[in-house]
Amino acid sequence: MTVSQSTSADRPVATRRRGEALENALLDAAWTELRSVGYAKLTMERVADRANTSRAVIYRRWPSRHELVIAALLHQQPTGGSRIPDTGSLREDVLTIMRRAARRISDIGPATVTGLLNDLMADDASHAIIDQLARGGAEVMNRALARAAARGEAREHVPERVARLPLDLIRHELILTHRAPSSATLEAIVDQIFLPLVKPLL
Amino acid sequence: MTVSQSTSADRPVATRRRGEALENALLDAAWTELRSVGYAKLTMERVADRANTSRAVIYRRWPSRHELVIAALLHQQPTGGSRIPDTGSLREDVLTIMRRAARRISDIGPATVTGLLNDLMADDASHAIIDQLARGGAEVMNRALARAAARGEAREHVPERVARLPLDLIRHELILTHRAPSSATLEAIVDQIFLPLVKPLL
DNA sequence: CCGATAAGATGCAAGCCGTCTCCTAGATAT
DNA sequence: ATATCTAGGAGACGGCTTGCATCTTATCGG
Repeated sequence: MTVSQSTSADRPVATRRRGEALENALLDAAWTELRSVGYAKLTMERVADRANTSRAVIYRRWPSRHELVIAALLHQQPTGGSRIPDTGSLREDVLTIMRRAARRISDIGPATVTGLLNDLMADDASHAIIDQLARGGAEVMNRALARAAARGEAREHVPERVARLPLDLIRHELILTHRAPSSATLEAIVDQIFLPLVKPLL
Repeated sequence: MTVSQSTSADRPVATRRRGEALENALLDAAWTELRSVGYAKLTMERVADRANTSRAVIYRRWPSRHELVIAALLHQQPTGGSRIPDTGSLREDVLTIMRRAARRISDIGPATVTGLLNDLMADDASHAIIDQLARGGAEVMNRALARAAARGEAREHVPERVARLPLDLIRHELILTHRAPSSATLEAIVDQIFLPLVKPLL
């Protein structure tokens, strides 16, 4: 009985985690921390504590807070899953894309998104992530535009800058308000700005 | 000899500053600190050191870093001085306004602007500053638009959202690139987006 | 069963924050 | 001029967070 150090009451903790299990625990901890206190107040210490481990374990994997958070986001909602909408109407397609973006933002937390954007831009190594994000957006919009053009709903050649416009404006709205844009805002962007710019000339 | 504490070699420092002189010194220190290390790395400690005083003196005046920085910006380049351009052409008027904004941003430092925006939005009390900034922008644009409408260069009623567009897009560009937008970017925004949206219908 | 590996605990120096307490310069009032 | 009062300046405080370095020890692969 004296040697019963490994059995139970001594450490109610599960056995030492490793590899993927540990990584998942860390990413989950980061994610819940993100949702509960937000990006600004998220610290390596809190995440480590929440995952019942130590900061060193985190630093072994991610060198900085924003890399950890990016990893947590990707882990939480993998980037796939976004089928391109095809409702038969350009307006609805674009609105769907925008609503999806707005939804994603409010899931993550507006303040988190802006804080993260800021930190990413300050880090040269992370610029890639940003314009990958921008490119992805333009991609989706171009699909919708191509189909609309085939239906005669939009002109053939729409400048990249115009195609990006709806998502860019969502981002801008986010920056200035720290809230995901309302449905009315989305519709205003589409009806007052986007559709007039891509409508066929005659 | 023992009592010679006040004469000279003891403290080469000028006499103790007060009121406005001290405040100017602090704001100047904040400004140069801003230019040399940027907003992210600006600390109360560094500013105090640079101004040869102590943090307490700063806190007596501004409760937070972003309030200090805002004060420093206003002190450095007072908000006036911006006469509304009237070149006789809407395109040139708008471009002038945009160039001015871009200029101002690169003077202050793009990273500083975005960091500041982020902190301001996180602080409920400072929201006012932001939409005062937005309103100011819309104001100027509306002036230019009104004159253009009188010349028949633009339609009569342009939605607020469209009027704000050029400046909003500058801001967005800033967020994503942390650099003041290039001249080519400004022209693209005007020619591909803004002018088509405000051009008279027929 | 035996290492190699990595988890986990802990300690450290550094930097910054925001507040507080002293002491005293200098402006103001009497 | 002397007393008084305000606010500058110096510094210490406890607190938090960061990265890194150490040490022990659980667990995996062979």
